[in-house]
This record gives sequence, structure tokens and C-alpha cells, in this order.
Amino acid sequence: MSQHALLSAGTKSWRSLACSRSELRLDLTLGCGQSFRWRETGDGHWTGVMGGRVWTLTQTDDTLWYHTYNSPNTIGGDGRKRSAGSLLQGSGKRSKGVIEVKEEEEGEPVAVTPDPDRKEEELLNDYFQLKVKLGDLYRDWGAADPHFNSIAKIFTGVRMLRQDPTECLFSFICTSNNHISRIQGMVERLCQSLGTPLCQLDQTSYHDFPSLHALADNSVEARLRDLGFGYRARFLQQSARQILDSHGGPHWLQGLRSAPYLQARDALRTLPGVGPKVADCVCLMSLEKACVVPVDTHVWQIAKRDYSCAAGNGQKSLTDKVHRQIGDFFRQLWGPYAGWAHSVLFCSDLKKFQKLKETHCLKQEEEKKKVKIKVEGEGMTKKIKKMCNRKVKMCVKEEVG
DNA sequence: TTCGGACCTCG
DNA sequence: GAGGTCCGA
Repeated sequence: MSQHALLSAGTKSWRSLACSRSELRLDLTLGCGQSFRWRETGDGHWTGVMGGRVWTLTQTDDTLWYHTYNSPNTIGGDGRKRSAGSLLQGSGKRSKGVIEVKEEEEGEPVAVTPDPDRKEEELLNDYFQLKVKLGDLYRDWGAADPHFNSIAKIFTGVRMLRQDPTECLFSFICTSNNHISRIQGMVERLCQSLGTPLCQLDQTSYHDFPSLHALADNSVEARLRDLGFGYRARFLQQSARQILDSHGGPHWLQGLRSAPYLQARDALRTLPGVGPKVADCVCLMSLEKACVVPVDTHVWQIAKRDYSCAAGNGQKSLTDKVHRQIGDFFRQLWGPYAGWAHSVLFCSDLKKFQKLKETHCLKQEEEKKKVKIKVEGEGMTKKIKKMCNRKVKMCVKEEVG
């Protein structure tokens, strides 16, 4: 049996939070290239490391379900033999918005892993920034931007994570000249090679993200080159060394959360391997700078193609000035959470999510047919039929375009 | 400020 | 070429 938790299998203990899909879509949020540590380990089940522990997350319409695994050296490990129980039917217990599902072993209830201080709930709330009401933000962005509005119908629940700054910084140093799937592999090798092991599930060993000390060791560059990091190997080691030697450690990175955006960005850019794009990603995704729009060639294309944004027209490469102009353009359009809005558009442009647009388009076609039948059935005038069809066509066009 | 080339590897 | 950065001119 799979050691990775599966909600339907009923062999593991799950807890849950009330959270609708419009507030959070796991597949989009965890797969759009913000974090590189989550894998789909079962249908709609995402397993990864966060806050020093291994999690499996999944969701139903109004609920976010989570399971955490005990590492081997903590009490009550997960290696015990478990039998499948019918835990989802009627054994859920609700307390202060938390549902505790008790697992059963040979008919006898087994105690769920206790979470008396609700630490895990807090970690999830913090990581997904669930206090920020995404529905309200989508409404505001849609009102200000028709193009966003058309995308938003398909790409709901794309939310900015609040990641650990060290993990975010060193992951994004790996992103230059690179694409998501390869970055995922690199970050995984980085953790397996230099991070503390947490637990093993179905031949996959999960490790914590490496500490600055582990990354700063002189042997790291050669080791990472062997693991296929190329020129980025030196950047990783040197940036870690610089943070330890010149700034005193991870505390410095955390401290940038309370610094203004430009100050934080400039501080990050003193590190080797950190240019405007990487610095902006770290600011947005781990340092609470929600207004920051990281600009890469991709976002530049979106600005030109979908917004006729003239910034950088005639330019061959993304200069600092073009970065600033495009960032300002989107900030003006979307407001203080512009970085969050940018991630929705970014997500909708990813190859792996194109199917979502197609299926949505098919649904629209079906709606169109239904409307047509209804109109004909009600014997409306030709003029009204025409108007109605045009409206549906416009809607479809908007979705596709 | 801007530009081109180099840096790594892979599909 | 890819979801970039660094370096020298």
C-alpha cells in the first residue's frame, strides 16, 4: 500500500481547514513555479516539505485536507501497519472549525496525531496567507482589467505563498536560464544532497531545505557542479557564504521583511547570482512585498501582447529601466497586490495549464448550445436570437483570446 | 544606460 | 532557446 497519504484510502489521519477552491487551488498554486518542492503523489494530492515537516495536501469543494508525517526519530512514527478504515463516512469530528478524522485499526479507533497548540493549522494559514481574501482581490483586479477578468474565470484560486526566505532565495538562484521541471529536479537534488533527512515514503526520501551553513561550505560548489547545477553552483555557495560572513546569517534575510521594497531588493542584488528578476521573486514570494511584479521575458511578452504596453519597445533585452517600467505599469493597473495578480496571468500562460482553457472553452460551447435551444424553444424574434448568440460568442472569444 | 557574449544542460 | 546574471565595452 502507498505510504503517501490518500484521502479516499482512509488509512491515514487527516485534519482539515475550511477553504474553498476559489480561495485556493492547490494544483495551480503549487505548480506554477513559486515553490519547487511539491509533487502530485496521488490524484489531487500534493506532497512536499514546509516548515520542517512533510505534508500531503488535498482539497474538496470547501475543505483543505492535510496530513503530516512523523520523521523516524519522533514518537509515534508512521511506519506502523495500518488497515483501511471507513473513516470518511461519519467519523469526522468538528471542533472550532477543525475536523479531526480518526483512523481506525481493526475496528478500534486510533488516536490521531495530536496538535494541541494548532501549530500545523497555523503553519498552513501562514504559508498560504489564508487571511488574504483572494475572492475580493480577484473582484477588484477584474473590475480594473477586462483581460484579467477573462483569465480569472478559469484560473481561480491562484494564491501567493509566503515562503521561507532562505529556501526562496536559493531556489530562485537556480532559475536563471532554466525551466520549471528542471529547476524542480535541481532543488530536489540540492535538498537530498545537503538537507536534513525527514522521512521516506515509497522510495522517495524527503529532506529539509539545506541550512546556510551547509550551503556555504567550500566543498559545495564542486558537489553541485557534479549534480548538474552548472555555473549556478558557485552562485549558491558564494551567496550563502556572503550572507553568513557579511550579514550574520538567516536573520538578515528575515529582517528584510520589514524593510521597504527597494531597500530589500537592492540588498538582495548584492548577492552573486541575484539580478533584478530573482530579487523581485524573493521579495514577492518570501518577503511580503505583494506589489512586486517580477519581470522576465515571459511577463514582458504578456505586457506587450495582452496590454499593448509600450515599455521596452525597440529594446533588445530587459534592462533595469524596462523592468521598472513594466513593474510600474502593472502596479498602476492592479494596485498594491499587483504581484499576486501577475501570478494569475503567469499561471494561465504556462504550457502545462493550457488544457484548462480548452476544457473551459468546451463548457462554454455547451452553454451556447443550451441557450440556442432555449431561445428557439421560446420562439423569440430573430433579432433577440442574434443578440443572444453574439453575447455568447463574445464571451467565448474573451476566454480564448 | 545599453549591448553582446559567456555560462550549463536539456528537450 | 529556456521564466537570467555577470562582465567588459
